[in-house]
Amino acid sequence: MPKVKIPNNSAEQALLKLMRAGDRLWRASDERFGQWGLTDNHYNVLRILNGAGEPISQIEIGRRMLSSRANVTKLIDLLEKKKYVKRLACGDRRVKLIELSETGAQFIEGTLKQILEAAENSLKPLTKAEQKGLSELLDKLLH
Amino acid sequence: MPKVKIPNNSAEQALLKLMRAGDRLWRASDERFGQWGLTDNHYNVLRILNGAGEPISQIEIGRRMLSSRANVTKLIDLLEKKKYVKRLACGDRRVKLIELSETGAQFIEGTLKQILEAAENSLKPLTKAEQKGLSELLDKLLH
DNA sequence: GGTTAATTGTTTCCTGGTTGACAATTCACT
DNA sequence: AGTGAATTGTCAACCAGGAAACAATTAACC
Repeated sequence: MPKVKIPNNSAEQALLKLMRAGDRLWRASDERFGQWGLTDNHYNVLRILNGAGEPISQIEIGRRMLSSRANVTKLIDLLEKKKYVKRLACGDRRVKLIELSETGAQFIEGTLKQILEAAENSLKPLTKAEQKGLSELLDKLLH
Repeated sequence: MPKVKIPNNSAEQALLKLMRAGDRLWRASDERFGQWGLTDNHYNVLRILNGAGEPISQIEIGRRMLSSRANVTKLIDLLEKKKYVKRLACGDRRVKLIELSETGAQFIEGTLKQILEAAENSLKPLTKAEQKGLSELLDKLLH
C-alpha cells in the first residue's frame, strides 16, 4: 500500500486534539440535554437570553451563537412550543424580539446546578490553574 | 423579563470556549476540504489509512475517528468513487479491508503543504510555546 | 458438530444544521 | 415621495451523521 511520508507538525496535531476535544464535549452536552428534549444549542439560546437581560432579535441570537437565521427560527420554534420563550412584536416589523418567559427562567434555575457540576466534571482532569491556563490560551486563539 | 442570577463558573466558561473553538475549526476545515468535494472526515479517513500503513477494516477506521459504522460506510463509498481507496476482500468475509490507492496517496501528497499551512495559520495567535502548552493540556483532558 | 451469541457492513429512517429563495419591511438616496 | 438596495424571519430542499434493523459471517460453548 502506498504511504506518504508526513513530516511531524505540532500545529496540526494540536489542532486535531482541539477539534477532537470539542467534538467530545458537544456530544456529551447534547446527550445531557436530551433528557429534557433539547439540544445544547436550545439551552444556549436560553442562556444568551438570560445573559442579555432583555428581549433580543433572532438574528442577534444567531450572531452570538454563530448559527444561521434559519436555524434560529427552528430553535425558537421548539422553545416557544415549550413555553420557555415568547416572540414579541416590535417597532421594526421585520423583527421579532425573543423574550425569556418565567417558565424558561425556572428551567434555567432548576437545571443550573446539574449543568455546572457537569462542566466541572468534564474539566476534572485539569487542576484549577491548568483550567485557567487553558481558558487564556483559548481566549487568545479566538482573539 | 425574568433573569436568573448565574454564579461565575470558570469551568463552564472554559468549556464553552473549548466547544466554540472546536466548532470554528471544524467549520473552517470542512470549508477548506469543500474545494475538493470532500469533508474533513473524508480526509481524516485518508490520513488514518496513510498512518496505518496497511489496509484496515472499516470498523477500525470508525474506532479511530470516533464515528459510527454506518457513517464510515458512506465516507468510504465516496472515497471509493473517487478512486482514493479500495475495498479488499479478506480472510474474515464479514470484513472489508480498506486500502489507500496510489491516487489517494497522490492526493494527500499534493495537498499536504496547503493543509499544514492552514493548520499553522489557525494557531498563529499562539506562540510555539503556547501551542505546546495547549497541546499538553488537551492531552490531559482527553486522558 | 450444532446452536446461540457476537461482529461487520449496509440500508433505512430520522435529526440538526446550512443554503438559497421568498415575502415583508425598512433604509438610502435622489 | 419614490425607487432600488438591505435586512429579517420563514420555508423548502438538501447534507452529514447517528440509531436501529437486517443479512452474512464467525466465535463460543455445550
